[in-house]
Amino acid sequence: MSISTKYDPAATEDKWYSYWMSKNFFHSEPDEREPYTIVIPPPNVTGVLHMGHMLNNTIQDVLIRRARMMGKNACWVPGTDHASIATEAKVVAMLKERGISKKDLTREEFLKYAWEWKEKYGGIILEQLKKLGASCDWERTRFTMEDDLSDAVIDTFIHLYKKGRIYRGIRMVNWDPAGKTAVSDEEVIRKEVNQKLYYIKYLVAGTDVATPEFITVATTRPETIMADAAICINPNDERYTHLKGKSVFVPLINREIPVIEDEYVTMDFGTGCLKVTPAHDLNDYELGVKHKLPVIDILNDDGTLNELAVVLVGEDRFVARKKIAVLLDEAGHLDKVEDYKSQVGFSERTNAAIEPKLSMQWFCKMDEMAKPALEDVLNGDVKLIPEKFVNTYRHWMENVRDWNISRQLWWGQQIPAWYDDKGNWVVAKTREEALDEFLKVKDIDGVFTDAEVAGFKHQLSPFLHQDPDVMDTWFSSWLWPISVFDGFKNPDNKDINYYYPTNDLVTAPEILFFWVARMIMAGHEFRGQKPFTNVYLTGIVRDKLGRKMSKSLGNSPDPIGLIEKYGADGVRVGMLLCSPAGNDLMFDESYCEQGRNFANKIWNAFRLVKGWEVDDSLENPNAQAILWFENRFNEALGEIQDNFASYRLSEALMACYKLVWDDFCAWYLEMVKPDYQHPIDAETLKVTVGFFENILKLLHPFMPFLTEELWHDEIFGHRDELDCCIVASYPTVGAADAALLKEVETIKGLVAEIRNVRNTKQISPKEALPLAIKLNSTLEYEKWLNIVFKLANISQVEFVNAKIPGAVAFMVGNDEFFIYLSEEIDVDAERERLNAELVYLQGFLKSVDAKLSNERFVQNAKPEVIQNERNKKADAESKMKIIEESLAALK
RNA sequence: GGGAAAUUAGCUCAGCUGGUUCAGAGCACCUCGUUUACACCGAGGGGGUCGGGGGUUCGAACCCCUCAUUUCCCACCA
Repeated sequence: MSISTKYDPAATEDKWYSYWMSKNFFHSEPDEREPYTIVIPPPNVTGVLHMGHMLNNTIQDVLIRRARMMGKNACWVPGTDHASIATEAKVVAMLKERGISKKDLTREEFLKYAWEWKEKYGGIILEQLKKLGASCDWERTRFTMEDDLSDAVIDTFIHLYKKGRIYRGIRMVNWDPAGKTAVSDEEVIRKEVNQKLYYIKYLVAGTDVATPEFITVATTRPETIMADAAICINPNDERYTHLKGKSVFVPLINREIPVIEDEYVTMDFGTGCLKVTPAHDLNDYELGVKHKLPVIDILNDDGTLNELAVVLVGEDRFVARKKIAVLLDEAGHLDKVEDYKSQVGFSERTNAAIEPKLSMQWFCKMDEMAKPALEDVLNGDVKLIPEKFVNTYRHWMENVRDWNISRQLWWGQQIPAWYDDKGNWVVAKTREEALDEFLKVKDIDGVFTDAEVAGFKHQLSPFLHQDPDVMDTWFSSWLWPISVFDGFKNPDNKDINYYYPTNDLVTAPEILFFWVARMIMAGHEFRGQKPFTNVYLTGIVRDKLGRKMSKSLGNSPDPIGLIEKYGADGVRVGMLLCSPAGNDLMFDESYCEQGRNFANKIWNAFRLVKGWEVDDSLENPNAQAILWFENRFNEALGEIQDNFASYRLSEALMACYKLVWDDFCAWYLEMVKPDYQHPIDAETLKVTVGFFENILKLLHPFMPFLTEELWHDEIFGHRDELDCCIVASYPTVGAADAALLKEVETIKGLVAEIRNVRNTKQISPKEALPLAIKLNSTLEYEKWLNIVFKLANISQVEFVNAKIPGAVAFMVGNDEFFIYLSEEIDVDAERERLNAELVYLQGFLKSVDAKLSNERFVQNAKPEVIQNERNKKADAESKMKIIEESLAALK
């Protein structure tokens, strides 16, 4: 045979992907069929494929391909996210390499570079998805910063502003002094750091100069004492009762600050006294607000001390920390220094220690919008899979905090707020509209003449400037399920009406709040309807040591390299084999190897069938085998469908795997396989090819390339050019005869026993053995003898009424079997074996009897459970009887 | 510190309403086999006190309590 014994993915994958594209199979247009829609979680436009994407997109592709085959109008919308922070960081780094600093560029110049970068690297990731086999509707590819989507972002901002949902406010942000920008909480990496705890003595006001009284405060940040606004004690702390209402002096600068009381202070930490520094600590800020303390910010944007610090002005905060310790010591204000470990936040990008910093930000109110979004999940309109995330989701939604939507970046949608020279501001989409808004404020009654209006605008215009900040990337991604279908610009277009709400969303649990929850909110706010029905939350891909895969650890395999090594189908199978829904998966390349082996197994099964020559004169001897496999297929298909219905994808795959490898290859094909170099009958071949075709359909969602390759082989007959596996109709579940299937399990048990005899007696598989059956049950072995002959290499079968002395004996169910061998059997060993079995059965019977003689069991248990125990008892008893007879016969 | 979850074979995991010979699967491992689709293979096999302890029940991997370990989320004590 000329076909290779190995499946070669490289020779098939690109070929079929292009073919599918050329026939437009991925494209969807609204029609009369039921839609099945997934919107991709848009990857970062300049990102590259990592293992998380592989998992995520494999799952989506499996779902979409299956839906397509089930006759639904399947639409998988791809796209990318502009990812402001990540992309801007990359562009800044690229510019730095070219010797260009961002601060030397205008906004327009910078954005020009950014767009160039996006054009160059954007979309690499989408090309990589194609290698994986992702059947996205590429004609629908969207980008969160393209014009329509940006318009939607600006419009929704204005809409929410007008509704009173968006406001400006001061907030403590995570300031990155190296990047000179605020970063989001997600981009702050907390690490435990060895620090020092400085005990600083503050002089209490009004105490005698001769016997000065001090109050000692423990802090890790002595350089911020110049920003102190108060000292706080716990009102229940008896040690400090005498200080209530007093004030103290900040060391070195001798500024007087009050002693305040708040139960926030932990009495048994440090000295039980807390220095309150509203400008440089979040908790202190909140305390400051509560107690109406002044905010004194002593740091510049780059982390150096400013004039308000009075001392050490211009020094970096860490240098200042060391120096001030010396100054304090010299001034007699340093009591002691202890080693101390604590968590410090670092910027993910610059690795600089994060500085809490107060700044003016834009916020979006969440409480109103959170309500319907919470309800959707609680009442099951939106299902989270696995369900365990519902708790977490509820907890977050019930404690939702307002959303800081501004970012001090340039790459993104610029906030549509406009300021005049006096700091007044309006929200408007364009400069023109902003002028009108300002006019409205000025000319409340609308009495201005045209000339006055023109004059006002002319005067204002030079001073009018737009807010430099952009919006948080999530503020565009939360619109994604609507915006990809143009649901903002044309809210009544046929796409959005047809595809929305979408069906399934596949994403990572870590963005359940940032993205999923907000999409549900946006769905209700802008569409009056949830955006999707099912949310499948995948796990985090970890290495086999349980570590998260990351570039810095270098423990992440290159996905494209894996595809080249194992084939896309192999990798897809490998990803799914180790990925229960919602649990992290411990990825190991060996799973891909298993996937590749599976592909090869299918390939070779195909080679076998393809190699069969037909002899039309032959009768079909395989009716029973065919009947069995039909039923087995239906049984397995039922399981597979159940697994899909509950999103147990790895189990669905495993069911397919076992159906193909065990049932089809190991049993069915061996049952019907003609003898070496003998032809097969036409009927068996036809039926087998039909089975194979159904198997290809079942496997297609998991292994699209291999199945499509085989689908087009001539053994399946002529196919026209649109007759492809990708659009073949998925098999439907037929009846499975449970009794028949059970019978075959017994026959398989018999075959296994005979093989076992061969194995233990070291008999060659080529030597045909005579089999005798002493029938105690009603099973009709005659029907299956052909199969037993073939699979166990039996020379003859004889039904007997008595045990055959000196033969090897074994039982399957309650039937006894004998194989007479020329050599003598080892009577002692046989007796031992039978005795052991008898002992086991005696124990078993004892436990069953114990149950049945327990009155409370008989009273309480369900009737079928009791009946079952009775059956077990009868079964065991008859088996024991047979064994006892056998033992007797041995003597 | 608050909340959630997990713990079953060497590994990754099923075990859905407490009850069938219920202790399972795949991989790995061991033995045998290069026979005719496939050694990326076949046949056979070993392997677990269901994290520990207690309880409820006629009956517990499953329900309750408790301890241990791990993971995640939230907040982070200066």
